[in-house]
Amino acid sequence: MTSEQPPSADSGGRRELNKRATRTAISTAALSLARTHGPGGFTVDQLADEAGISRRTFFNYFPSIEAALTRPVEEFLEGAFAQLYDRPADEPIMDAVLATLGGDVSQEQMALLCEIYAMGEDDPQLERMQLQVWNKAQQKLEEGLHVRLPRSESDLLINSLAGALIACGQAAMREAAAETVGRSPDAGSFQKHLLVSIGMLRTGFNSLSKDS
Amino acid sequence: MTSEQPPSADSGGRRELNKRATRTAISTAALSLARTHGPGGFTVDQLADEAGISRRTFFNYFPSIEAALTRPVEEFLEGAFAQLYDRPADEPIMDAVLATLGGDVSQEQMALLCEIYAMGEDDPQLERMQLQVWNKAQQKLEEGLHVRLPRSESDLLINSLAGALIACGQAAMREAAAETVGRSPDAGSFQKHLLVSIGMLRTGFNSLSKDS
DNA sequence: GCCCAAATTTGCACACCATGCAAACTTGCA
DNA sequence: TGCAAGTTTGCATGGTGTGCAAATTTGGGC
Repeated sequence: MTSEQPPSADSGGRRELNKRATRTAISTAALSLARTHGPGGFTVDQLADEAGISRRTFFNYFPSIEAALTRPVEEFLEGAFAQLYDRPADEPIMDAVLATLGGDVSQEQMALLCEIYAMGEDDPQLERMQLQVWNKAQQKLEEGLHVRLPRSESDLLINSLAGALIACGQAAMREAAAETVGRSPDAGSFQKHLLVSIGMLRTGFNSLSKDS
Repeated sequence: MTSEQPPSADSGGRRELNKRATRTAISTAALSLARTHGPGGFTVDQLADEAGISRRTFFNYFPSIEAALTRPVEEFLEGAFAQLYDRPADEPIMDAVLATLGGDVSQEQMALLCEIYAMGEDDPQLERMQLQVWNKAQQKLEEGLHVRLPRSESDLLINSLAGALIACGQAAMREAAAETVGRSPDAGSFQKHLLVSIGMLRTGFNSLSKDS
């Protein structure tokens, strides 16, 4: 007869799908509560209740409320840098980063990332968690750079570059978030800012000097 | 009539001195415990006991163990960027940052910062806290840059530059920490790395391209 | 030296977090 | 259909962080 649904590989299995659904249900519920009660304005019990699971189950999926809230950020960054390995090996790094970070970001997703970023201003725990997510992304980027750059480059310069790139990404996102307060996040806003800031990274910040 | 000093006299009052002493006693005790039991290997009760105070008093000084542990980092960064305002107004920014960040760092202090940084690898909470401390420093730097750069510069570029500078500082520290595993932290190691990475920031990372 | 107002420390209570454990329950599959 | 493996859940436990008020210390005026 017709073959059963896809094999129980990573993403095909029924159980995997269920878990994935539960995960998103939880982080969605968390976001919803954060919108109404503020980032730090609700407890795990409330969240578990909202998501329709038990308190204990929540902790099977996330170690903290903040982790549930920053999950979209984590997924965005992980997805972006995973693409880095798919790009042509001879493409200049800056271009590759621009293409992956600024690539397929939907307007909706961008708005979500900005919203979560903004929440971090109100809640130190959330801010810290978000910083860690970006930091993890930076480490992934460092690995990627190691592959793409001549072996002769020192760790110092590679790590500096990775950090600077991430900093540009953050700055671009902050700028986009700032513009977003007045509604409707411009789709290309993030990409545009990213292009400008990374461009400055290419040619050097010396032109920013007062005596430019 | 004796001129009443404002209750919150900065440094002269006896009470202020006592509080300062208690603060350092606590963070010293925290460091000591972290060395013997690992960063996440002890409780507030143990720490309070070690520092000779009550659990409740600990929370009067720090909101968490991690905050006590990262206090030296915080002080270093705050001290460094406070100096930024004392530097000649016409000095190029990069030079000013180099002078403040790499200025009066004792070998001893440098070793401490590296040690705390390394502990962050073992404890996510500590890592997050440390990231936040650096992030706070970055915000201070942004303010400083606003003053020192022509008014015409966009927030985007200023923030990108601040983030990139901080990233270079972190990379330099990581490099120094990596060298330190074999004891004896070279005094000028941090400064040396800082000089290299910030130099790259000046002239642009384009020269790192594979086709350099 | 004595005393007091202000500052600081402390104990206690309370709500919440995070995790191990084992019992209940689903679920996929032969 | 039945069962082994996976998942959810309740319970217990130890730890965190904070408000509150009582107790204690401290600096300084007299």
